[in-house]
Amino acid sequence: MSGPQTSDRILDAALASFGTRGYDATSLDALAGMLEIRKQTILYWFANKEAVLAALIERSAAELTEAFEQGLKGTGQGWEKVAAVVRAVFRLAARRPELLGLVREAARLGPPAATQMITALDPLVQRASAFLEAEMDAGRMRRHDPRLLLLSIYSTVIGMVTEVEVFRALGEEPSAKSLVRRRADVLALLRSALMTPEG
Amino acid sequence: MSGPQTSDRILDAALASFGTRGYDATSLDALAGMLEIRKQTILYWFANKEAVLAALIERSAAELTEAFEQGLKGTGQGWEKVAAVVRAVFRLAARRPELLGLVREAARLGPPAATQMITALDPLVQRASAFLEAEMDAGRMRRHDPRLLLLSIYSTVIGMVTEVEVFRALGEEPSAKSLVRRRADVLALLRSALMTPEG
DNA sequence: CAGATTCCCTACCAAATGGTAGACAACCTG
DNA sequence: CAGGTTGTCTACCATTTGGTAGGGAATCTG
Repeated sequence: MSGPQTSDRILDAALASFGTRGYDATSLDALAGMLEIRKQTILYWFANKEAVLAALIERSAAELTEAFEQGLKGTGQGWEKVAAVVRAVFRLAARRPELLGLVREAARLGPPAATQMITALDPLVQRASAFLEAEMDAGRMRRHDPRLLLLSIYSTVIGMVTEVEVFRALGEEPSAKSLVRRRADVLALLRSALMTPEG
Repeated sequence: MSGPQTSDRILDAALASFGTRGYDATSLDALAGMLEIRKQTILYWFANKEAVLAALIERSAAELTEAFEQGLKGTGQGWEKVAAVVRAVFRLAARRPELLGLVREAARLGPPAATQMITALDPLVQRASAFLEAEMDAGRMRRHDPRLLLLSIYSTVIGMVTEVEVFRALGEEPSAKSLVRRRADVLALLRSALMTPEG
């Protein structure tokens, strides 16, 4: 009964606000205000503000991992697989932009938040890294340092999905349509960057 | 005599701190502490904290513009020009990492800071956009939406240069050497992404 | 149904923060 | 050298913020 647990609702609100306004810019009072509860209720469920962030990162990393796995399930091979993952990320950007915003925010905040997020996502990174390396070994992809390549892809995609303000300034109102165009462009770019001409 | 003007020293400190720790996480007291002055001195030179940021963005945009022009001066053509600009950005990342950190921070903060930064850098964006379009028209580059392409390049490069934490977590201590490797990789990636096979 | 537990609340609090008011010394300038 | 200007400071202040202490209603449990 009684809808979702308070602690979950707190994390929902925290995700929305940390992922867009940022951690520092979100006070516990503001968070409580969004839920029409008192901040002391938040502090009943979480030891302190940092603990809210930590719990949020854990939950979000799990959700991200799941979304990725989703993108990998169908499993084509080679480029198709990369494209599937990128599409999964863009799908996520459309449905839950705050989630990717939080990844960025965590990276920005530095330890311990960044470390926690990256550690939680590490299995994903390992798999992706191994996959890229295998593709390169098989000659289906141009050779690069897989970790650097991964970082490039990460930078590009998360930027395209996250840099709302830059986008707006370039005269592109954020919308579903514009996101689709960005996705198409990123895919085209990555395709020509990664694939060998014959691939 | 007497070294640089106080207001300049304030902006120097603000750049160092806003560009790394972030705007919210930098108090006027902390800023003053770095310079061994009182915060009231800062408020003598700048109306308020926001005004410090505004002045800093203005100064930094000018410096960025200059660095870019530098990278464009020698003027090869086509890919060489893109590479020259990317190299200029990486040179900047080595010498003045906070400057690129500030760009990112401004974009993150949203209006008015983001608007101001983007407006100040607009001439650069226009030039770059026009250049890319011309290259495409001349068939020396794969065709993309120039603005989206620019945003991709921006995302990739600023990420590679800025995502210190992600980098550290990938086991790469930030260092001059690692920056050079990242530069090489970004260049290789962009080259294969942008150039037509015969170009 | 007595007693413990769960959950949210009111009432505070100390520290930090952005900002105001105004003193005061050093330096120009007539 | 008198009087203003410049640049920094001390003294405050209101607000916000993360956090503590503890009360009380509802619910669970023996």
